[in-house]
Amino acid sequence: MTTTRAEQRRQTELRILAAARRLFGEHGYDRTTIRAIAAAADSDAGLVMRYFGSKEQLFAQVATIPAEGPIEGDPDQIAELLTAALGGKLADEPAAALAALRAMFSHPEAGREVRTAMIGQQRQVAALMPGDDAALRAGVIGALTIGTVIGRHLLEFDGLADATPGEITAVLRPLIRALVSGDASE
Amino acid sequence: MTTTRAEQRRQTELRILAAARRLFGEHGYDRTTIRAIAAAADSDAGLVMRYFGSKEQLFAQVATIPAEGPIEGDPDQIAELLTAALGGKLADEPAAALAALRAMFSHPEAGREVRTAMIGQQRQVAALMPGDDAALRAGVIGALTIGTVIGRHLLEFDGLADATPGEITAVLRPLIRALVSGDASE
DNA sequence: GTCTATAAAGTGATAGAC
DNA sequence: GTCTATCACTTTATAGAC
Repeated sequence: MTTTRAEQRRQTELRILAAARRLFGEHGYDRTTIRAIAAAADSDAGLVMRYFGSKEQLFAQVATIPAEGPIEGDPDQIAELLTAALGGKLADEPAAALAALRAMFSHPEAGREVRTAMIGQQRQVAALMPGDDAALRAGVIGALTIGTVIGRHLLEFDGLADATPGEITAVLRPLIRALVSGDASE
Repeated sequence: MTTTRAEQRRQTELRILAAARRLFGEHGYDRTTIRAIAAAADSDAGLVMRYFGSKEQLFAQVATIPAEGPIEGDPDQIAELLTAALGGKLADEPAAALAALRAMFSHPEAGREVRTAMIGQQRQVAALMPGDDAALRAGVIGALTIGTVIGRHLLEFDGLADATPGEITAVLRPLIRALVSGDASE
């Protein structure tokens, strides 16, 4: 087989990225060492530095949060969009988001990124929701979202870790609908 | 004024504990150094070690999660108990719980403690709830709980950080009631 | 291109002077 | 009792041998 130098290097880079995603997601930013990533990728700490510049830059490449599509429509459509988006986050092993989530509380920049992304969506949603307390209800939707993801992937609550995404969204859908429309809260 | 040596020492210990609570809560376990705690308490790193043995033991004293009372009664009473307990956690600055929460994702032992405490309560509640998917709904209640606390104290979602505990529980109460009773989910 | 050796800085923990 | 000085270790990052 003919593997050029460039191909070799690309494959090593991919192995390093995969190892970094997994280890950052499992142990957080501070407890994941360049050495451990290199070892897990069957590579070398010096190479990791050479390819990615610094631990910080490697983390940034690995822990970016995928952007969400814009939210629009009437309350029912908004509720369905939010429920579907949450269902997607419950699918198995979104390693990149996990790394950002776990690092959120110890790595200031990761925390800011999660916060910015979530607050932006909440404001977007709140603007389309009826009622005086729309901002509060949008915040509760955000809390429900992040709590469910954490409960399933990180803390592994028995009810959440065992169920399928469909079963979970079936329970969440009516809650989100009630929060969006404002029923039973004023 | 007459301050005995024992009193002096006790006051220094209390200052160290307060500083540790604050710094662990703000920056997490790994990023909080013994030196920083000592400086914040106007004390000395050597003394911190002498009084508390190790960084680990100091953290354990500071980040224990207060035990919850037992849950019992009919579904309506359970929902009210859970809502009230959550309201208490939204009161301002529960520094000890914050330290445990922030460390949860990087400090394995802290994570286990939070997980054990929350799963225990969820199982207790699920056993008293009607329906086949009681465990799932109990997990969602747990997710809502931890998500709300994180959203208010750590991520500071605008809707949650601004509101009073009473306003927040007013929104959460009907959600929790629906989850406990199982209405609109089967 | 890849990896070894090492530098530079910061950590928790300890010993001992005052 | 309190604090200074230091140890032993680990970290990221760099320089240079192969």
